Amino acid sequence: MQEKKERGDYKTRAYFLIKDVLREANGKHLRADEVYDILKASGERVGLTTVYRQLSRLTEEGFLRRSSVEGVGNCYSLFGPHCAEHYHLVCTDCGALSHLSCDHVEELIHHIAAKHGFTVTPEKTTLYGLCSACQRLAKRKDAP
Amino acid sequence: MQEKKERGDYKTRAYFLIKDVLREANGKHLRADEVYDILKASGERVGLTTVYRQLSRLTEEGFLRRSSVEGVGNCYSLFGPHCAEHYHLVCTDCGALSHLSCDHVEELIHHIAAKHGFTVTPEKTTLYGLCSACQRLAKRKDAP
DNA sequence: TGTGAATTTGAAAGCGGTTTTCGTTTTCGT
DNA sequence: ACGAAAACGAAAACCGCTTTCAAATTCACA
Repeated sequence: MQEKKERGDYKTRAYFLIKDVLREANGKHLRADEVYDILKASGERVGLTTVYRQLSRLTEEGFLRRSSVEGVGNCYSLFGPHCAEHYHLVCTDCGALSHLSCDHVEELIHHIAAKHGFTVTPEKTTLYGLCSACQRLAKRKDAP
Repeated sequence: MQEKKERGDYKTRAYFLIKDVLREANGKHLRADEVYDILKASGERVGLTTVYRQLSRLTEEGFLRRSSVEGVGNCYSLFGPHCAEHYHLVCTDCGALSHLSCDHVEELIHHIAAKHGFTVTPEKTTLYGLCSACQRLAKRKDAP
């Protein structure tokens, strides 16, 4: 009565290859097609379908973190110990992605949980706005 | 030298119909296909393509606010005076969407701008997590 | 009010990212 | 090394959205 039939019963070639690609990406965010291209470039023949499947599997296993970035799509990165409490900042102008770890954010999250009854999940949350570089550009255009 | 050729030169039937649907939605978020269905239900024949186009136009005009919600897609709602500073909370469990207007958030946004150089755009940002109802459910499952 | 040029419409085709399908190949317990 | 279970991968399906283009609508101005 305890059969899962889920997925992830066999450790396959593709599984290890894709895990390695993300380990070597060193925290960088990669899309499925980028992982596919990296494998192809290194001479490995792995289908795109399989890349999608293994990325999902590795995410379910907690090895990867999936982030949906507007205008970019789903990205995957190593789920490090610091990941649970960091937030993504994405510049809507240049698309730059950066990470935010900050006590003030933690405090706010606690406040929202305590006073508004909502528990924010950091790894699923992305703040959109303008990075410093694009702010400067925008200002320059305002008053030329 | 000042011709725009953009869009929105003509005020059409579809334009008014769709504007009304969103006015009557009273702040509720609607997807393009929902707007389409509402129109169809009320006997109006407007193509889905046109719905997409008019929703974009109304958003550019500042009449609507477009929010991309993960797993749901783009939603549109009236852009009220309170919209500029409110954030969206989406429960990843039940999909419930709520609004958050809170001074603590404003403070954090200022802090991020001042200390991290990033200007967050409220209307583009959604916080994901668990609403109070789903938190209770989750707890009940943990210790049954 | 009518006319015609500019704009909008909408059905169908296209598109990009992702999932499903299904026959073939790989994995792994025995 | 056998065979059942699982994973593979190419192709097709899907999904939400955009583009295309001939036909219909809008609106300025005659």
